Amino acid sequence: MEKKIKLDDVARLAGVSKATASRVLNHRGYLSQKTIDKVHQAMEDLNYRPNAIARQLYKQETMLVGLIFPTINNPYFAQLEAALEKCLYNEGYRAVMGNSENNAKKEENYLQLLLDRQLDGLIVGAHNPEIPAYHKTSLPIVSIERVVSNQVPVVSADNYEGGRLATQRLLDDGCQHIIHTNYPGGFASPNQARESAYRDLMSQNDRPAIVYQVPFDEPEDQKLVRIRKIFEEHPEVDGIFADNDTNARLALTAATEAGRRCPEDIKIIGFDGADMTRLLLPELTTIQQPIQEMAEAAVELLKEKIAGEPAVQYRTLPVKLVEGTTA
Amino acid sequence: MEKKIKLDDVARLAGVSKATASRVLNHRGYLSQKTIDKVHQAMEDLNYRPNAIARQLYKQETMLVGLIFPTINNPYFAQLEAALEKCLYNEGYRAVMGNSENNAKKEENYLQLLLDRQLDGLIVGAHNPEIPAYHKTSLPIVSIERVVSNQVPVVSADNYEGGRLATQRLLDDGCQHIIHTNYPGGFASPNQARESAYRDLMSQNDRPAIVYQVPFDEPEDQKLVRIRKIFEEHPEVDGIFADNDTNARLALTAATEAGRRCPEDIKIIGFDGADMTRLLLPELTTIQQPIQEMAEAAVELLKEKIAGEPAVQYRTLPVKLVEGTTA
DNA sequence: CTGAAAGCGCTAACAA
DNA sequence: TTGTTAGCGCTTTCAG
Repeated sequence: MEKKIKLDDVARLAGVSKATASRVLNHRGYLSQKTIDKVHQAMEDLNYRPNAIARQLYKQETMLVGLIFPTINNPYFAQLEAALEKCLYNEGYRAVMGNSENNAKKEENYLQLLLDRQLDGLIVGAHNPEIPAYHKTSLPIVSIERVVSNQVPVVSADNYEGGRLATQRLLDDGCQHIIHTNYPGGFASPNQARESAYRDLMSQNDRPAIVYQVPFDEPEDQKLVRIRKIFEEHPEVDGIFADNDTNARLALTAATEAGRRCPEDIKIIGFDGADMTRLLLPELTTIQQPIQEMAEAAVELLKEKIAGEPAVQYRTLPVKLVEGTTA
Repeated sequence: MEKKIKLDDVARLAGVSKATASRVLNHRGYLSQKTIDKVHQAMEDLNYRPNAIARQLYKQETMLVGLIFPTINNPYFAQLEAALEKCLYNEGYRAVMGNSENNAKKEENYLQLLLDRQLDGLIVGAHNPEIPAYHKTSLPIVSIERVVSNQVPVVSADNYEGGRLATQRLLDDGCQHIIHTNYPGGFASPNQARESAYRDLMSQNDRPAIVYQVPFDEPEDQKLVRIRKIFEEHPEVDGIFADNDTNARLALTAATEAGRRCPEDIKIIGFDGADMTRLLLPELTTIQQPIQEMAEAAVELLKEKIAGEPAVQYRTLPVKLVEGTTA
């Protein structure tokens, strides 16, 4: 930096007091046009830039919101965070990227930033139930798809309906042996509702529910190994409802390897329906989440939280089935 | 918030001065074990959290780095920013997401955050040449794949080599009519080097170079319309070198629509080779960028810049061809 | 080893 | 309409 110019310097050059300079900076209070001009002139001459931190210290706000998600290197989270960033930006907030990588330490560290008042709020889509600080009531936190604590509003897609749509579609397609992939971790993951819908429909149709566990943070080739087993252990399978699109993709690969044609021999439906997936794999039939709407709702709720409004709420948004050729 | 506890409160409860409390907080200076314990005890009792902004005001640093890229909703940028976040995190920095959406206003706004000292540095992968502030020498900025100004170090993949690899491969495959897609904007985009390599090789092999313009920020269906034209206007085409993987994907779609089989009738090579693309579209043969290494290099250079080391440098990292079945 | 005091750069009562 | 003054919460000389 050159020498850093502060408000004092501006004031001195303009021949006014620091307070007056501050007033013209913030368009606040009564000012004569003459001083306004003088001060503006001085600011220009000195190339003055206000120091954001100093202002923040006084205001006790940074206009920064943290985004805690497992990773951004994934079609769903990438689109969701892009939408969140845009909504936040429009409200004057900037987004701090917090990729937790399912690492409790890292997640907690980002939570600290909030506690240390470097962040005005948090939108979380990852959650390690071990972390106690979440339970501190009244912190400005909003969750997406995860129940964090009963103090934290949750914005969520209608996962049950999504599971129902997918399963029903496979049934309507005439599938007799439908298998579901999901990941373990019973507590409060959004996927549980998808699985429940699947189980309910299967049971209503007197068919056995079979669920294969595919942990979220395993490397892709490991997941593929697990999914291949479906075809080894259940050669009769003729329908797969995957808990997300990348697993659906792996199912497609495994099916092809096993000599099945899709959709003739086996039908596959995924979940998420993010832009990138639709672009790269348009043939996949999937349940599409209302990503944009979820982002908007989350930001809206967060604003209320930051404003101190109590509002513990659950917001559930509708999903829809988008047609491909795999089911 | 409950009532906010400050260092004064801690000091009072521990029966020491604010200065001493600050010392134990920062493990600085000589302290007797007894006071250390007392102060720690008081901190625990009061559930003290230091105010990050106050500290920043003194230190004049926020440990925040801005990431300015067109969007994060894209396989390449998502992976790149994920890698950057991780590298920055390991160095103690947090990443502020700045999706410029090719909007000069938004890009400039993020640049302001740097000028206003809310950010310690910037890593930019988007660049609107209109913006003058970049030229202020000595700002801690590093660029990825874009020449911003001669004061800003650039980390880049070996785009020329990538273009060469791709074109050579198509030639080796026996393609007679190879077409390249790229986007307009001659100045300093990384894609220009890819195109140059293509043109050089075509000319060396006495073949005409044909380039179709596909603007970066058009919607995908528009891009598809443009790419379809290739098959209408040049039915003899038997090889396509796309400037990125999503365009390669569109070329694949257009080819199929036109009744071509890939790779029998037409061969296609993309560029980028991001994880997500590899996962969703593994059949695509493409030139893979060293995303991880680029992120590491950028963070390293940025650290030097922030430390005030002059170091105007260009760093070029090797690419490689990854095999799929489309070429 | 510890305390008093100054100051990081800005904002906002309160006077004038 | 403008200036004076007192902080925002923390760190760090400088004395003791």
